[in-house]
Amino acid sequence: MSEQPEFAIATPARPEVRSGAASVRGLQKGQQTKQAIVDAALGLAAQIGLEGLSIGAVAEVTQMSKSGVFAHFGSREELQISVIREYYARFSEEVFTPAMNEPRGLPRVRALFTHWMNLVAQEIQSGCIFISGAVEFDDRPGPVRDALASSVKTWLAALYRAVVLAKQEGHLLGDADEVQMAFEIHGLILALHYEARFLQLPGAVERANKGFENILKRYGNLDRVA
Amino acid sequence: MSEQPEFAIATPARPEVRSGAASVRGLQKGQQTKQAIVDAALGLAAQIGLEGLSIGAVAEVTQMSKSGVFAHFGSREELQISVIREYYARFSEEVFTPAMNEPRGLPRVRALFTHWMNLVAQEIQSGCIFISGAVEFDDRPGPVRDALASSVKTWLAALYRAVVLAKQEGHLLGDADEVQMAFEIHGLILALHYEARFLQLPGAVERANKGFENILKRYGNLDRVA
DNA sequence: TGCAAAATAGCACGATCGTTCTTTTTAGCC
DNA sequence: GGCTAAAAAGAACGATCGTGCTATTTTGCA
Repeated sequence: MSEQPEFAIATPARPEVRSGAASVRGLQKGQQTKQAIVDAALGLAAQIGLEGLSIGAVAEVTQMSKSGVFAHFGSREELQISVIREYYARFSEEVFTPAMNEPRGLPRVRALFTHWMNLVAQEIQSGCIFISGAVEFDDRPGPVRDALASSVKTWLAALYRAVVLAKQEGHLLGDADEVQMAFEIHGLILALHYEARFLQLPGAVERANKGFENILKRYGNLDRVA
Repeated sequence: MSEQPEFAIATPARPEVRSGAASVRGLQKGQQTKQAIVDAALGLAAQIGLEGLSIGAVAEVTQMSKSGVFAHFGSREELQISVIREYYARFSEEVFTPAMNEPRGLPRVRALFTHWMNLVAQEIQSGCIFISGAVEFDDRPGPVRDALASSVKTWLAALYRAVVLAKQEGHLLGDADEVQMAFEIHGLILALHYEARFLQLPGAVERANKGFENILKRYGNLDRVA
C-alpha cells in the first residue's frame, strides 16, 4: 500500500546515504519523511493558512495516514511551528543570504528589498505565511504565535541593521530615521501583497518598486550614491 | 424565508418601540434581534476573524440557541456577509463621512488618512476585518470574498478620488501619480496594523503619521498648500 | 538472516461544526 | 383575550477535527 514519498527536496542537496552504514551524515528514513511532510505542509499552509492547516489534509497530500503524520510531531502546534521554521529558513536563503553578498550600504538595502519583493511577488499565487500568519495569530497567544513573531522580528531586525549600516556608510541623509525607513519599506511589501493577491489589482509590483525609489529619494544621500 | 433589505444603520440609537402600534419607524422584534446578532458577530469576527466566526459562538454571546441565530441568516456565509456589510457601514460613517465635510484637496485627503488611521489604531485591540479578511479569503473564492473585496475596493476608490481632486485643486505636484500615492498610504495603514497589533511594537502610530507627512512632502505642491 | 526498534497504519474517542427538522414560545393584530 | 404567524428553541444528522491506543509493517544493525 505505502511507498515512501520523499522527493521534494527544498533547497538542501540531501546527500544520498546508501547501504551499510546509514545515518552517517544524511537523514534517516524518519527524518526524510518528516522533511517531506513539512514541505507538503508548508505548501498547504501557504495556500490555506497556518490555522487551516489540518493533519488530515497533510496526510492526504503526502499519501500517509493521519496517525503516521501525527507521530512525527506529537501535536498540530508542533507541525505548525515546524512549518514556520522551514519557511523562515527558505526566506533567509532567498532574501537575506544573497543580499549579504552586496556591499554594505544602499546596495545591500536595495538587494534586501528587491529579493523580498520578488519573493512576495511569487507568493501572490501561493501566499505568504509571515503575512497571513500575522493576522491569524494576532489575537491567539501561544507557542505558534511566538515562533512566528520571533521569525518576523529577526528578519525585520536584519533589515533595520542594513539600513543602519547604510547610514553609517554615509549613504543616507543625516536626519534619516532608520526605524522609520524600515517601517515604510515594510508597508510597501504589505500593500503589494494585499492589492495583488487579495484585490488582484494589476501593476502592484511596479508600484512597490516605485515606492522604494521614492523612499530612496527622500532618505538617500545622493552625493554619495549614484 | 426572505426578508426585505434592511438596516445599514451604523451605530443607531435604536428607538424603543413599545406597545400598541409597533413597527412604525423602528425595527420589529425580528429585525432588532438580527441587528443585535450582527453586532455581536462583528465584535467576534474582529477578534477571531471572519473564518473563525462560528454560529455556536455567536449564539453563546447573544444568549440564544444555535438554531435561533441560524434562522436569521440561513447560512453561515450569509452571516459573514452581513457582518461585512455592517463593518463597511461603520467604516464609512467613521472615516469617509466626516472627511467629506473637509474642503476638496489635501485637507480632505489628510482627513481621510487621519480618520482611517485612528480607526485602525483603535482596532489594534479589536482587529480589522478588512485586513484580516483579506488574507483569510485571498485564496477562497465565493460570495464572502466578493462582498469583502467589493467593500474594500469601494473604499479605496473613494480614497483615490480624493487624491485626484487634490491634484485637480493644484494641491499636488504635476507629476504626482494618484494611484501610486493611494498605494503608499495603504501601505502605511497595513504596516501600522501589522507592527502594532501582531508584533506589538510601540510607536507604530507615530511612524504611520510621519510616513504620511513624508508622502505629502514628496507629492504636495507646497506653493499652494500651507 | 533474524531481531529489536523505529516508523507507519488502523481504529475509535469526544468535541465542534453547519445544517435540517420539529416543537414550543412569543409577538402583533382582530 | 384569543388567534395566527413569526421567532426561537431543541434535538439530531453527518462530517471533520486533534489525539490516544494498539497493531502492523519496515528499517537498520548483529
